[in-house]
Amino acid sequence: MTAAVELLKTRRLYLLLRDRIVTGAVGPGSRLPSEPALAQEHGVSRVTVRRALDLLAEEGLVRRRVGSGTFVEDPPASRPIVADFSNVLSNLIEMGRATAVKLLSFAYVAPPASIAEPLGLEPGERVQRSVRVRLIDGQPFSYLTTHVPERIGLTYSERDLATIPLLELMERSGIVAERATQSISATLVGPETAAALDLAPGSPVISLTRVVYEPSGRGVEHLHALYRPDRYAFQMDFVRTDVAGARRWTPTVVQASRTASSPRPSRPKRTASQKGTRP
Amino acid sequence: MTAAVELLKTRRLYLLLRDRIVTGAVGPGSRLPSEPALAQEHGVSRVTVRRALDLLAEEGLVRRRVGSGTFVEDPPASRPIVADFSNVLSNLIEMGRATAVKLLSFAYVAPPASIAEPLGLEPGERVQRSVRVRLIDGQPFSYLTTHVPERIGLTYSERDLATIPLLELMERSGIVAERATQSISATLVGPETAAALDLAPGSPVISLTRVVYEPSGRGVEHLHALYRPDRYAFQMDFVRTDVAGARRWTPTVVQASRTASSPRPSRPKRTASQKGTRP
DNA sequence: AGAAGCTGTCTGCTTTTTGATACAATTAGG
DNA sequence: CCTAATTGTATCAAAAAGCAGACAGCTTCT
Repeated sequence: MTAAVELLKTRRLYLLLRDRIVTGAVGPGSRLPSEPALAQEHGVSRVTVRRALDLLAEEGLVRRRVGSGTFVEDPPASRPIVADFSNVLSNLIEMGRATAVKLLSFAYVAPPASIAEPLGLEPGERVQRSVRVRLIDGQPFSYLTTHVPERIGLTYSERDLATIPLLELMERSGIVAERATQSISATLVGPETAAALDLAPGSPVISLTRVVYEPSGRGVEHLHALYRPDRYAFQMDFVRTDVAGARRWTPTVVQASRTASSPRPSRPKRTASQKGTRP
Repeated sequence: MTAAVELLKTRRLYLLLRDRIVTGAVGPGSRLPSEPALAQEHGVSRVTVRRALDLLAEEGLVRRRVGSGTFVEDPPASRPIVADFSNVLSNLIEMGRATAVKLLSFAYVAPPASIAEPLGLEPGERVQRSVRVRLIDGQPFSYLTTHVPERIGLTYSERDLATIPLLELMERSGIVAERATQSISATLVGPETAAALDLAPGSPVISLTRVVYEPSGRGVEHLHALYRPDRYAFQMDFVRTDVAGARRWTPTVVQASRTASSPRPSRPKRTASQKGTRP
């Protein structure tokens, strides 16, 4: 009755090996078992093993040497963009990198309850729904779906949205963003979103949901964002302090750094002159 | 040369529909196109469409009514556990929920460079590598791989690790955790990790990497954690304040709450009758 | 009541993926 | 130098996934 959709064996083995590599179970430089050995060990044919290894090699996780074996590569040290906890992209600006926004969709619609409820909307109140993709150095890294109450959305134009950060638009219109709550999770991209992010469908992405409130307690923005994990990561630093007699972690402002995999202790920063851009 | 591993059509369609549902493109209560319509629209057979819808129905995202159609369900309101930005589980404890830990692996090994470097280890220095799964109410939600310098790991026993939080163990031994840096991302689980988390291989998970330092600047813990997104989420609250003349977001301590998407006091769940303290 | 449209189920066929096997080219070690 | 082990490549067979079509039962609307 239930289909269950077994995962392709190639993909399955790929994920398994990839897992062992990224978690450090097999260290860089070490040799993987031979293809026939892997085939027997996992009950698949050598052809399938090869396909899985092909994928790993494409990603630069392993290197194959004819006659010798397949070896784990040193981490390619790809450096995702790092955002601090407040998700401010001022880091990027400081680094002088070019960000651009592409507006994919813009309309006023009746919101589903899952949007209307956290925004505290009256029944029947409409929202502005917009979908944007943000690029850095010409490459997409985030897919943003925002819902804004109609009364607020009307204070700026579609053209504004394609060029100016949403929160900045709202603050220009006199709307005061006072409080926000956000949660970070993970999900898979569908084919449409994948295409917009230049990803393969089914790739994992970071998922962020944020609601911004004005002082009255009413919601002014509902954001659902997806981030490419290879180009973006959330980084946060903490210090252990005594608060009311108890040891607690308190967050500190993270410094801009090009590396995420091996985050180094902070460095003296250059002063920010430009205003921050938000997703 | 490139295998590329095309995604199964069923899975592809499943992801696409799921995407439209969770992003609110199609609201709860609305009817999806009929199976023949979906089949034609996406160039697949009706059998494939059915399989994709089966998956959605299993997840509770849609409800199928014979003779009528397939309808988007109201959000299943699965409420993941919420951790505040500092990733402290005190929330859970306060909520009186039973957490347990299963120790899967424990050994002293030579660390790969990706671990040794952020920890600031001398060449040749060994580390204690442990793999644990954390359960809540008997169900696994996190998979933790920790690397600790040998000199620190020796201050507690394998048995200790299976029962007491690592940071607490270290502080008991006089090690001072002063600073930490962590980054959050997303990835896919391999078959082994998937089994430990009771997930299907290839499912998306939240990935967290954290390094904790002592006052001397040396690293005392390297943590690589994977979280089930349906049972765990990172939530953080912010307030907009004036700092040095500029408006900035500053984090506040998140309140313990059972809801992630919509902050609303939820009904009490079942009482924690069985508590599984494991060795 | 009747018609139209929908989901549920089954069957045979086609396409894609995986498997088994053989062999060539390269490397490392005795 | 020779041997054993490794990856690279090709071919054909087997298994799995997908497809097209038909039909039954239920729901909704005319």
